[in-house]
Amino acid sequence: MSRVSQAQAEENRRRVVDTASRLFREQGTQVSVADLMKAAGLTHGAFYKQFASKEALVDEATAHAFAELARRYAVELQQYDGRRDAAQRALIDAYLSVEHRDDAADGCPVAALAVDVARGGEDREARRVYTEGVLDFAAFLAPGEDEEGGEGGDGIARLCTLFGALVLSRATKGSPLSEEILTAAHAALTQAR
Amino acid sequence: MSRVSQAQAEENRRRVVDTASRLFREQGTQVSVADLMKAAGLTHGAFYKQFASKEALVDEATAHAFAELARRYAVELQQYDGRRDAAQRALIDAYLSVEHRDDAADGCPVAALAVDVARGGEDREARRVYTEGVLDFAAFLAPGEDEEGGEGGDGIARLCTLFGALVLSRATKGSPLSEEILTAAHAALTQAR
DNA sequence: TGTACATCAGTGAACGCGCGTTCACTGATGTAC
DNA sequence: TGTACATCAGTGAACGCGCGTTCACTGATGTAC
Repeated sequence: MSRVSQAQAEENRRRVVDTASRLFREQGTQVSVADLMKAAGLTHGAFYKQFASKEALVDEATAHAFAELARRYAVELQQYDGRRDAAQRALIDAYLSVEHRDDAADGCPVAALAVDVARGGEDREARRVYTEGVLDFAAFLAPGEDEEGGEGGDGIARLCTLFGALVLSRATKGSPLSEEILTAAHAALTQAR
Repeated sequence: MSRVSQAQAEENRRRVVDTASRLFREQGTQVSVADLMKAAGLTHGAFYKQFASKEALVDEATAHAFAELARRYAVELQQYDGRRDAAQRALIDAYLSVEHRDDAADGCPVAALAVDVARGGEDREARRVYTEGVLDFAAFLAPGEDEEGGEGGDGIARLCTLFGALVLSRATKGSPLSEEILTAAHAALTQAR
């Protein structure tokens, strides 16, 4: 192909980050640079014209996935016209669905990247972004101003249940328990309040 | 060293499995055979005299970790002389401690191996053992016969919260949020009932 | 607007390295007499 | 109980392979005139 226009190069770069953010969520960050570039329609050699290292891409792809997530619940909130509990309910329904369990690539980065982030160093940009994403998510799940009993920490506990159920149901997929986990967590999160 | 007594060989084998079960929980199953054997005090060449493949060891080490876990809450139950809620409370306290967060090697295999199991094939022995371990754990966390409101699924939801909090707090370690997660989940699990 | 040339995104071969696994070899252990 | 020999757990070098990364090369793009 040789040289390519600046616009094309920028689009290629964007496509690599987007592909990475999906593949990393689906298979983990140990996906190889070669596989990644092939999935993005390029050869592996081009990688280092755009990124300093694989680590740098992991950080950038993580940030990309979280930005997408934030955009998603902004849309959700808007869709329910600010009715916070209805937006939360819709998110919980989608989050604990079999479709979400089976589509990690397009799914929640908090769930998909937890272990890769935990195994990466504490000083990594990916962890900073991840932690911020967890805070945002917990805030979204927190009880609204109008409801009582909200201690702030409640959003965090609800996130633990939501997140834990998804990760556990993925690990037990193939057994009926996998679906039972989604159901049990859904019941606990929707009936309690 | 050359040949070694049958008793010695068996002890070596046991040591490799035990070392693997700890290292896999701490760093994931991609720990190399060479590192593993070095940690067990042997050279990598000896590995294939005892195990068919690395996969086989992963399966065996997973089973080993779960057997240890089951033994642990059997002891816990006995210690509290069958007082189920007291045993549960003690387990929750320990589970959501900073010590447990920082010592994955000796900690809960449900939390430490979730992603490795999810990424391994659905037909793997490790997943079968894992799923069974989740069921046992949920049964331990279920409300006792004497308490009301137990629908069976409740033990599963509580496990999701417990497990989710530990995994999330490990991923966010380094931020104050990490400890807040442990506290929030602890409050939710102990006050609710 | 047209020409001449420098730039640089993308290519594909190559690098050193660590992986899982194999293998010829060692020599104390276990066994047969 | 003592001797002769087969066994086999452990050693360390070597295997093919895929990894992250580098590099000489290409040729359309972008720029200077």
